[in-house]
Amino acid sequence: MTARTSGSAPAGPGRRDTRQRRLLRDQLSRQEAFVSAQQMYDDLRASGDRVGLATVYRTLQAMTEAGELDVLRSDDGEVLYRQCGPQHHHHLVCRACGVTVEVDGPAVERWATTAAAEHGFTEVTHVVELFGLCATCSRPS
Amino acid sequence: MTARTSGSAPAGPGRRDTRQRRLLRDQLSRQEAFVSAQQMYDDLRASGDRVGLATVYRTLQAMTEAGELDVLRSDDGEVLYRQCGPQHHHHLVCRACGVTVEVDGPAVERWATTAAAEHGFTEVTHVVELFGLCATCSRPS
DNA sequence: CTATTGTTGAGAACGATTCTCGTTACAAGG
DNA sequence: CCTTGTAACGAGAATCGTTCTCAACAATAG
Ligand SMILES: [Zn+2]
Ligand SMILES: [Zn+2]
Ligand SMILES: [Zn+2]
Ligand SMILES: [Zn+2]
Repeated sequence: MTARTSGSAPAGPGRRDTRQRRLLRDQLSRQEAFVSAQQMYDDLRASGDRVGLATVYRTLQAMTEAGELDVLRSDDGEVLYRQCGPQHHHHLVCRACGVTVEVDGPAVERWATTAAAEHGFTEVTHVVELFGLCATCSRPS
Repeated sequence: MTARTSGSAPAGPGRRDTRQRRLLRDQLSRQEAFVSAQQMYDDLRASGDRVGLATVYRTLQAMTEAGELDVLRSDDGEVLYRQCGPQHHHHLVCRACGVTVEVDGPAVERWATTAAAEHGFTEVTHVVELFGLCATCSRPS
């Protein structure tokens, strides 16, 4: 007999606790900066832990869909991930070191909503990110 | 004799008037929506004009560096181009058909500047785009 | 413990973009 | 016009991030 009989947790995909997922979660919670899948893969492997590249990609995507990670795209097209706070916010990212500050902008939210409405657009989302050099990376050599 | 003798226009790269560039410029000025290099390539070829894919990429990049085009990245990572007005503005883009409205947001500009300054960031740029469904694409079947 | 089935990972496949390099064709000169 | 120097082209190979395939593995419920 295989069928789920009743009342317990819906035993679908994405809920097993594996060594690989633990490693990725841990590394993400230690990360201040936005990082790419490739970077996570290299970092893990550098610290002696073996995790398949495909698994890194899969897990990061899954965590993103589960709302546990924020995503953004670097200038050269790489997808970057970061564990952020739960409330809606935007990012101030250092172009040099990746360090990120979460910022909120009520004014921006309002503007986005009204601007979209004025033009008859529906189901509107917004992408709002700031890029610059953090205080540390701003300093001369 | 080859050398530029004097006072005329600096005859560097990027200034020859070729059939390919005319075609691309024309198509862009007729386009209301953001489009990818691949799309431009397909469209040209569909109307019987032959332009190499590499040329499409090169020309779009060159025009962008020359400030003649705006760029943004679609959700799935493709780079999209559009001929826009010269002043600083942001975009309200239809996810379905690509139709784009240029919008400005003084409030956003101010917010970006102050938020970055508050955290000691320098050389700050911002990415602010709105995505949704335009009035036409919002209508049911 | 055993069966079930979600997970993993090596490597192939993909798709957008970039590079190579021999050929073509602007556009100044003469 | 015709000659030249060289910017621009373009077909195909090469990159590179990401996704797919599928056989081997390992969490878990019973
Ligand atoms: Zn965040
Ligand atoms: Zn920094
Ligand atoms: Zn624009
Ligand atoms: Zn539309």
